[in-house]
Amino acid sequence: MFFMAQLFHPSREDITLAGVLAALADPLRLRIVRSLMERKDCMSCTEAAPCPGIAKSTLSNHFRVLREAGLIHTTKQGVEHRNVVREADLNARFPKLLKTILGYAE
Amino acid sequence: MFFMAQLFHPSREDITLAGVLAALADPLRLRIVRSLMERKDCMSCTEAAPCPGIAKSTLSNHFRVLREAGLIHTTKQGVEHRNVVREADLNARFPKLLKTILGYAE
DNA sequence: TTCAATCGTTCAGAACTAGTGAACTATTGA
DNA sequence: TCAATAGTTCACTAGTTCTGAACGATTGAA
Repeated sequence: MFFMAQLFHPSREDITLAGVLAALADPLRLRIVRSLMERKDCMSCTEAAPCPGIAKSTLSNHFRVLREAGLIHTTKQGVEHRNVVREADLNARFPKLLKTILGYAE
Repeated sequence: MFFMAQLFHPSREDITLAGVLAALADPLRLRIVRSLMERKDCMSCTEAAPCPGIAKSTLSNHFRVLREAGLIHTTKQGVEHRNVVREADLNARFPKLLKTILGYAE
């Protein structure tokens, strides 16, 4: 099989404010981003999952939304996907936005 | 007819981050809020409408979303509804959020 | 090599949400 | 009283989200 599903990541310029806000407007996704920020290193999707009750497919979908909005960068490493928040890109595009939003108490 | 549709406004404590972000995640609503902020005084719904092509019902819906998320306060004045951004409440609940988000170039 | 386990994606259907025209309510002014 | 204006509500359609089931890719062990 020579087809490989590429993980789409928007370029820095293509990150939109509406996209970022919409991605962070979901409490689950906000918690995922928070988890990823708290740990400096990458986290797999299951590690970053906010609570265990969520369906795999739902989780996968949330990570896709975050990825396509430009909030996280995902790379395949073996069997799992490692995720990092695109801090530099986000700060360049929308200075202080991430810090401001994540600054509020959960 | 003695029934009067009350305009629902959440109290300051009931304004949620997810709600605010979701409300501002729509480009149209962001522009409405921007318009309202630029003018110090109240604006009617049609005055604050970002572009003329939008259906009345759609506009009405966007204003309802903004209102129920706690972003704007609406009062009936005669035949029209006057809207103001709830700056004090928003700044108390989520300091700098509004300023940060509205600070980015359109 | 083969087999099972793990991690995540894709698919399809159900439940929910958003945009719109038409009909409606309320206020004002002639 | 009648028409005009400003918004809301309703019903319909179109699109999105959540979920279980099936699938694909990688790894480790027999």
